[in-house]
Amino acid sequence: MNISALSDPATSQSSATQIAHSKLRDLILTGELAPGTKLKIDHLRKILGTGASPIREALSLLTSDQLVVRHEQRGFSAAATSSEDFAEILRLRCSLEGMALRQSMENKSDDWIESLVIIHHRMSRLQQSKSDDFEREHKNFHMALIGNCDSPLLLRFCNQLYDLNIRYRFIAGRSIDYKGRKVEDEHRIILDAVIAGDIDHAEDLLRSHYETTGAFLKAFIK
Amino acid sequence: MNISALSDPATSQSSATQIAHSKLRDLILTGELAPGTKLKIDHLRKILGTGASPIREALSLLTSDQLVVRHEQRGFSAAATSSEDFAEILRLRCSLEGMALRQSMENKSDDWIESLVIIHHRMSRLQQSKSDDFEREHKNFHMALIGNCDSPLLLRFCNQLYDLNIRYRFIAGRSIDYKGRKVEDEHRIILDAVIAGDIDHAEDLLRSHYETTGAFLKAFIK
DNA sequence: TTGTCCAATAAAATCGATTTTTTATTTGCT
DNA sequence: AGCAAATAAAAAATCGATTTTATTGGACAA
Repeated sequence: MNISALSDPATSQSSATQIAHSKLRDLILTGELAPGTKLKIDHLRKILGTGASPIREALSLLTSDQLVVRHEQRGFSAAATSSEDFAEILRLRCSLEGMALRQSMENKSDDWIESLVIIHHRMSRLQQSKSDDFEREHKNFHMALIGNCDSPLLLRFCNQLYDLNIRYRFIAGRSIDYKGRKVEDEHRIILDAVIAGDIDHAEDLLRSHYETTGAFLKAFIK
Repeated sequence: MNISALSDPATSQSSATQIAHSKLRDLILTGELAPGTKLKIDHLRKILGTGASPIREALSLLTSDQLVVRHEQRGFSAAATSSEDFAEILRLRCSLEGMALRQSMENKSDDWIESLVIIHHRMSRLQQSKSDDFEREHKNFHMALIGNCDSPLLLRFCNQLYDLNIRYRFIAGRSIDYKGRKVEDEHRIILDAVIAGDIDHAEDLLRSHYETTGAFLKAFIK
């Protein structure tokens, strides 16, 4: 499985550290490195075919993203999961992305709307396929919605939360079918509200999109 | 200057990486390593008296905290500062800490209130002295206000924002005198509102505390 | 049995040296 | 002079080996 496309784009990741970072992130997000797993440097070295230094650096980077936990003098482990954690991520996402969406819409511009339309189109084309491509476009869409807000830190937080959340999706199983969920419709009406410039409505829709998806996913967690 | 006390408490930081992390954080927060400065590994090695690996690891940790920027294949530098960045931090702090305070108060408990009273007392005792001790207690107080919320991720964000903000305070100069600012009074009335359980009022007070301080500091930035 | 001490093993952490990449400087050409 | 390529110097990145620390598995005594 390879969702490295979910990383920031334009990554001509040259350095060993970058590659290790991207691959480890991938392995953790998809659950191939299960929550709570001890991450032994030596083992990772074999898997990733690189030295200890880049791996330790990559793990350090992932630590601050909450995907890896650092245990002083006793190595690293993949961050644990729990239903409380899941619920918290959901709550925070609603709040922060809601906030970001408002700001994004307050800065509304034709260019932004047009890019949204394109990105939405690219996502729709792939229609809920469980492919990496869809995952990438789906993230693109959600990040683009809030991306017009003038707050890099807020965007960073949202990005981080997105990744933390997607891990639960993967762990619950990509197999799970969002049957009857009409996710595409939800995306569509959010986009429409954004285009219409109805801030309150758009925020409402976005939040309930997350809440519905979250409630749905919750059943599969733990 | 040593504000390592601002780090999480109970840090019997044994490993070289931890020490480097703490010291570098310190140097950057206080501005001894000025914003934008290139951070050459070799130079830091001499300063910190340790090898390259712990330093690179520490820098990687600081990267995700937004205090250090990583330039692929060309090293690290201390994060730049700007008035926009300062304004953003301020805005986000108001939103996120406001939110966290509400949640904190909704979970109100006698134990929490008592610990607040004690922490406030410890801070007051040091009364705006520009000492490291005061800085530590001041951070303790603000983190304790929101610390009763049941959201580790939110607390982490707030903690990070606190540090990003305090750097501006240090850079503006510890010398600056908050004359007429009556900061102690503001802390007092916030505490009172929290004790009284008046959520809306407390949030208002906290936010305007930050806004006032921010507006005041702004004059010294850039 | 149960617990404590000690050795043996495994793993983490770190160092010093090497390799790779970038940046600065010089050289040669039009 | 002005530019481009080549070289030299500096710095980053990485590796392999060493040191330190934690963990495991007895051996022994209460």
